[in-house]
Amino acid sequence: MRLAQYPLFTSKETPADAEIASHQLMLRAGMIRRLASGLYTWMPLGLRVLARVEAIVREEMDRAGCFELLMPAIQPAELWQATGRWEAMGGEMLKIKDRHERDFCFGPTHEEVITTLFKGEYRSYKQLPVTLYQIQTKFRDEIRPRFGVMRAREFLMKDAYSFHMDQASLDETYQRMRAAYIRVFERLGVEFRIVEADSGNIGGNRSEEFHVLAETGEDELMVAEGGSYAANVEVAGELKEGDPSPDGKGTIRKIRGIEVGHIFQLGDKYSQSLEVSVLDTDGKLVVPQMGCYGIGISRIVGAVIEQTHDDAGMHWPDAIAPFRLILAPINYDRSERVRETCSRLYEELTTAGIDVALDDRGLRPGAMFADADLVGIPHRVVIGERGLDAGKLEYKRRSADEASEIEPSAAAILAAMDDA
RNA sequence: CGGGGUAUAGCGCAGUCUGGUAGCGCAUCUGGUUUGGGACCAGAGGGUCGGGGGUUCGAAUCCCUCUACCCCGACCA
Repeated sequence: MRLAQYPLFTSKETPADAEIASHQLMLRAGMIRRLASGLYTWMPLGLRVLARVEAIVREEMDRAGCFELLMPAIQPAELWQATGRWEAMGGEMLKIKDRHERDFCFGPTHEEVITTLFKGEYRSYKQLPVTLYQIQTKFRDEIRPRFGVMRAREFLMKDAYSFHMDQASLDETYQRMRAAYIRVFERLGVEFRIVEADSGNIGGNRSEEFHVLAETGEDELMVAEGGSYAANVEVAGELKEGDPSPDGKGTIRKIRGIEVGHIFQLGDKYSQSLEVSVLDTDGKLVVPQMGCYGIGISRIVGAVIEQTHDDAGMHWPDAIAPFRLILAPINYDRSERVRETCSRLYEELTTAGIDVALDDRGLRPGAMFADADLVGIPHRVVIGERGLDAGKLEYKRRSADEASEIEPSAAAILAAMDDA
């Protein structure tokens, strides 16, 4: 991408209404813009990151054998009344009426819809188990939206639902989804932790949360140092820091995290209340067991920033960076040699499949570098007369203190990026 | 919803106490000088001072009211 006409709206000033680093940086870098409390526009730069996170999640869901569909965001009240959640969800649910005064809600989650869909299409044990998922905008009328996209009212979520003939099948899928989640977070390149959790008003039995670790996280986690025990504070109950782990292995330490994923075993709460059944091998009707698996895609973007930023700005892992590499020319407007070198490298690197940004805005070096650091592009190559005279380019990782000199070729840049 | 706060140019703020018709920095535009870590000089554009009502000769400023946003608490991916 050439940046001259790219809708990049960076700012030196820290916005007054943002409290935490990720929110401030997303605003300063022009990744998001607020429309109303808890409602954000994803600007082109932010959307690039969001789309990369989404793509990783989608790939891993598909790899785990799930099938993607897309359900309506708007849902009729009757469904929710059938499961008793029309009232139970309380004010969190955005309720609306159509022109016939019929009640609907903007879906905060989709257990009712998917279960109804399943009921209409699935008849036999031969069709199970099955896991269906969607990536969709959800709406929850949070009591207090805050921290930008971390607790927005409208947000992008991946929600998956599985259906099973028995508990053993549910266990198996649950473990496969758990493994898929681990791959997602490993690919994202962030530090995370899985903890035992309470299943809240979604209902069901077993449940675990995935947290991106960050000092500023809203959730407290009790984890065993030198052991495997890990639980959120609701589950950990009376446990205090310094206590021995309940399983006898290690000592409890308190850390903070941002919940970005949650997997549940639902049992038959929804299949029962919505009267779903399928035939088993003996021709008997069985109420299927269900599992549900959520990932907060838009929240991940904020959480990663929270974990990885520094004083200069964001610092994206390669996997989800809006651009992997930026070409930063010195005196772009005045040096034809610099311009030509940039054009050549830009074409070659793009052809090589690198998502490269060419900063052809003609800014002074300081302003250009500051923007590159703020936006958090992981790799940077500086092209200037000084270097070209010596037959060199300057390569620097976002995290490195010092730059290194490399040959002025796309191959040398690719090699330097690989070493990083 | 309870408690606290804010609202003045695109952004960050001063001016409000003590009423006299709006200012600073950044950003933007023009010209010039500059050019390896957010340049400098000169000039310019940009505001129904959140909305409505009131007091007053006169309101950003005083009074009433509404709204939006932020922070602290319960909720969540």
